[in-house]
Amino acid sequence: MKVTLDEIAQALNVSAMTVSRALRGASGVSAETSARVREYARKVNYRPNLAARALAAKRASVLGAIIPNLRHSFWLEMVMGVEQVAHESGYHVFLSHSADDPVVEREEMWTLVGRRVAAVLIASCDPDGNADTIRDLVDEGVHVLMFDRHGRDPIVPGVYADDVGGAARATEHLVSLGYRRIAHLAGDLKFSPARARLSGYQQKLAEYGLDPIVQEAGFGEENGYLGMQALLRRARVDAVFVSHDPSAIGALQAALNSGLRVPEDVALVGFGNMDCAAHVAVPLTTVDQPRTDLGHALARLALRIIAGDADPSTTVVLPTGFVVRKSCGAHLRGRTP
Amino acid sequence: MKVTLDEIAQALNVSAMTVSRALRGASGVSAETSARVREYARKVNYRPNLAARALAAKRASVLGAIIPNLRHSFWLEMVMGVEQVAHESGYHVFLSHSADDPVVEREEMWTLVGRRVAAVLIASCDPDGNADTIRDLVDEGVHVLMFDRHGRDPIVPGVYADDVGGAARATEHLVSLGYRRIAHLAGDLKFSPARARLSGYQQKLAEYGLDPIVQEAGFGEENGYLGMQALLRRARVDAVFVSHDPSAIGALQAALNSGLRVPEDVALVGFGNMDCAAHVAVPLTTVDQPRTDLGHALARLALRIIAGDADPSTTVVLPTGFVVRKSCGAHLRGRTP
DNA sequence: ATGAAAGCGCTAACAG
DNA sequence: CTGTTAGCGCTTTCAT
Repeated sequence: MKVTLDEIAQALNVSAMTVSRALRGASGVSAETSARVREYARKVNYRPNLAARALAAKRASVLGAIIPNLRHSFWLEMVMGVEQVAHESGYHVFLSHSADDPVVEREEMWTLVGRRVAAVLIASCDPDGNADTIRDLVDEGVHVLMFDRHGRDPIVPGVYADDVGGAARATEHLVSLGYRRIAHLAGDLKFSPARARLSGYQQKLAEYGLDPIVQEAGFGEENGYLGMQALLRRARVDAVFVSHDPSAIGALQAALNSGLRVPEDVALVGFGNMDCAAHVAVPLTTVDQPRTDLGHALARLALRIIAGDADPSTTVVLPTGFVVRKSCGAHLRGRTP
Repeated sequence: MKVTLDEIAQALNVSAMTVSRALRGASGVSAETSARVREYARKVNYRPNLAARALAAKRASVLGAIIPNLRHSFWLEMVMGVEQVAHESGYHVFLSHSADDPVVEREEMWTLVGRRVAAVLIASCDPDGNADTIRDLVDEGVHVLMFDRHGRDPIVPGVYADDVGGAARATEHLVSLGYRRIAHLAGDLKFSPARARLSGYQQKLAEYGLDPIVQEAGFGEENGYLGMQALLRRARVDAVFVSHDPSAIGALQAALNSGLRVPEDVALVGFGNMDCAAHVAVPLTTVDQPRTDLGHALARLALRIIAGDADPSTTVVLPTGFVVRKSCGAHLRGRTP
């Protein structure tokens, strides 16, 4: 809280500049001086004032990340991936979230600008509604990257999972197990991943000449529960591909509560491979998103963009995995594609 | 990224000071001038440089929070509680975590000091091992508060859940359902909550003249699974009170895998009420921690300490709740205390 | 109610 | 290799 560069400089009879250089590991200091400085600094518990440093250097070695909420471990695992790569390059990560509120999100974006972060990484809770703000940031010269979800047209570089491919894979799996009345509980279609997953499902059904049965359900357990109820009321189905694991868990609950057996009466496949997917009443077969890898890729892309050696329209798409558990009935139907 | 106080001042023919005051809502500006300034600032998308502000003001309106990891929604819900109260007072929250590494944790503490945060809130991954560092911070004049867990002797103010009471309540519940061979799967006893829960369990058993059966298991599913296996191997038990929900889920799995029915053959009660406790194979009866309230209390205490009007040895303990589901067998034994 | 001066602690850009 | 000179953009203090 106290000791400054100047104090160290005086104590050691060198200039503040020398101390600064030594402590940052910059070149232009003799090994001996550097060692003396570092030792003394450690001894007196010196901590650079990061505010002063950011001000003088006109930039902070910081990546600002904005996620929609703190409720979903998916976001946090991505952030951990970002941190790993960031730290290797001497960057810190400021984590903000909007509590799913577009207004808060805008505020957080500007706050990060106020902190002069090197780049803003955002998974927006309203990709289209806040597109203008993102454009404003870009106009101010801020590096912005999106992840997981994007607006109708991509205005900044980004990193995403292969939602179409993952959905196609899940659907294919169900088809290959012999199911024919395969429905889809779609997520909120205002988000690109929900649209992409719907699309992957549709493509695959079309490929096999099967009829799509789509029920829009939105996000979360509650909506999954309600959506599944609605679906069961209006259609007879063999199997359901659910757009997100939390909804899938709600859907599972709804099926069981209606006296249906899972997977015997209705099979279920989710998307996301969230933590408790393996532990729910009927362990969930699901598409696995490479969370940590997505974070790595995002940080790497951000760093390259900051350094100016990446095309500012780069989009990275990472392939998904697939985890077969009980809810799809593969263990009963003896096929694991 | 560009416009500064001075530019606004020039454009409006006032001094930078006036602009500063107007924008911060400080006194000493006529309502009219203030309005003009604010409008213009909004028009040009002015964002104060927070680094400059922190430097000049010698302090940032920021609370630094350090949690052990990003894997447990418990921490994040607490942080959300902290944020709510902090925002009301114009404070931001910097969130850091140590990935359960004491060395990283020390580093993060000093980094927060370097950012001149108004206070450091920490749930340490090594409360005793890092006690010296915490003491160093205090010596440097930094306000430090602990939460959830503390070292052997409390050196700073803190906010905790009533672990003893919660454990006693859980144990009492099992006793009242008629179980007599009640075991405890303890957590890592290097953490105060694990010690407190063990103690609550022991007290309650003693009260009823029952013999304690304690198995140390540590944290996490894997350890819960292993611990339960070990316990089942060495003792015949009616019921098990598990120190943490994740371990309880592992324990549940272990019991089911050994062919035991839950709760018919062995009842289970957890601690924490984590998100998926309601959705696991056998919905988990568990002690509920008031996560958000803990966060609120923590932020409020921090703010009072910063303002200098709280005894720096204050400890806040919040009562826990209790959620009865299937794993305890209350629905079979027809008693809900 | 407003402004001028001074400096927060650090680093960039030049000197030497 | 080392030091000097200027600020970075804001707030504090003290005038007016």
